[in-house]
Amino acid sequence: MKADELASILAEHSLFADCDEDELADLILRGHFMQYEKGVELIMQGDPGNSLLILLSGNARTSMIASNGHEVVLDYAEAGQVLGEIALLDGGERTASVTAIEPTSALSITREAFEEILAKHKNMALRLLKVMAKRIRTANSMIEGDRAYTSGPRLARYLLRLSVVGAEEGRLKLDLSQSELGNFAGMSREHINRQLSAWSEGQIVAVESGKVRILDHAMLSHIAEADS
Amino acid sequence: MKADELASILAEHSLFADCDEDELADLILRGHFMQYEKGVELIMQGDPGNSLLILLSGNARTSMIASNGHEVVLDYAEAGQVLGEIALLDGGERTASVTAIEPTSALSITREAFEEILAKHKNMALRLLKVMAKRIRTANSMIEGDRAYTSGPRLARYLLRLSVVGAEEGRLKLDLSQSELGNFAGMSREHINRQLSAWSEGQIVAVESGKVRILDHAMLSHIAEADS
DNA sequence: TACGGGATGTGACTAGTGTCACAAACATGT
DNA sequence: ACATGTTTGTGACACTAGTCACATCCCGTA
Repeated sequence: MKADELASILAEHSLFADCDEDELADLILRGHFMQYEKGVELIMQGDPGNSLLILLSGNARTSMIASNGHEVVLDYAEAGQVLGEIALLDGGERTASVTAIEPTSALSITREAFEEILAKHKNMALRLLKVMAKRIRTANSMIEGDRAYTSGPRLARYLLRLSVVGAEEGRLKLDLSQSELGNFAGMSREHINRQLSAWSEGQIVAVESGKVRILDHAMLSHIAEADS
Repeated sequence: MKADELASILAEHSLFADCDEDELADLILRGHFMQYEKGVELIMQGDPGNSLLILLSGNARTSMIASNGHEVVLDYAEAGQVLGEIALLDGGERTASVTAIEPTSALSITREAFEEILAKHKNMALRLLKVMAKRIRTANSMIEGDRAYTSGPRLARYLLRLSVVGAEEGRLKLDLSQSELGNFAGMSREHINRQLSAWSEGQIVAVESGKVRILDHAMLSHIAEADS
């Protein structure tokens, strides 16, 4: 892929939107272009973390497998997102895996390149700080939600998180199977199914050929804040 | 308090251990020294976040109140920790409160001072990035633990998190009441009590005059990884 | 030393969710 | 179109942990 194509893809996304050309050029020059098929792991839990990825296209799932085998999905990443910075920064192991859920491409940046870029472009660090701040916010709100609410409000929150803001017809960003939704929202597949059926009755969501669509966004937001 | 006293307190703690004198001096010069009594909020959920705190002495609890009133304790902070960076960085509201659980002092840094310091000392940003990386790691492991494990292993994890590494006699960093432990580990006071009693039987922990002591660190670690 | 408020211990009951088991629907490739 | 695997729908049941209700205990203070 050509450098200027890469540059324009990067520039479309939040983190890099206000990069100057120099910064983009440096990222692209030093990065490796990677392609992954659906189902392949871009990052493997347990590996040493010596590089960082910037998603260029496709979608990926970040998940951890606990020691008892339980899978916990932490997030879904789309193009423009940075992945794997944590292990790179603190030198520890990768604590989560990232798996492509469709054909995906990314720019891979080694630790050396990353450090050089950080040193050279001082705005880069500030941008990364902001990204990480947002990430901590999301994580905290997951903890809060998991702890404070029962399954209904919780599922509502996760559906809202998957919903596109100006969505035509309330379609979700990703078409997850009910088991995948379960791993994301932290509830069993069966329970997801029952909850979705109930909401479907009440015209809050529609479930058509496996795909969830939000009909009543306001109601769902209300449920997400509910007392129980 | 004198500047050099402050400097030596800061230098004792991880984040600032490898700061050069210039950086420390700048922090102290631009920071405001604050003191709080036990029970006072250093940071209030919902406020705009226009400053950051560096804990100098004492201990504080970071917690959120969900919209249904449920309190979730995210962490306990000790001297040397940075608090409130998230809202400062992303410009959003404070999503959690920080409350002194004993007489506490801190250095308060405004957004302007913070930005100047970041711009002037480029190592500062990298240090902060590392701190935040660690924070995301902790948050993710909380999510994993809350989701994947039942109450037993979960309490074990939180006790281990409160345990001092080279602890004499397995004493915890903080002497939390059972209700506070409950809010931290995400379980009811009564359930904490029962679990602690059971472990006390099995010589895994000792509960003496309200204070928990870890007797069998290895066993507790084992429980923390248990299948259920 | 008596009092009062908070922290702890414990039983009985209940609610919310997971698990298991299976049937039906759908998708995919040959 | 058929066969096979995956996803979805649903009932019955088990179990974890929360709630409620008290009895105790501990500790600082009047």
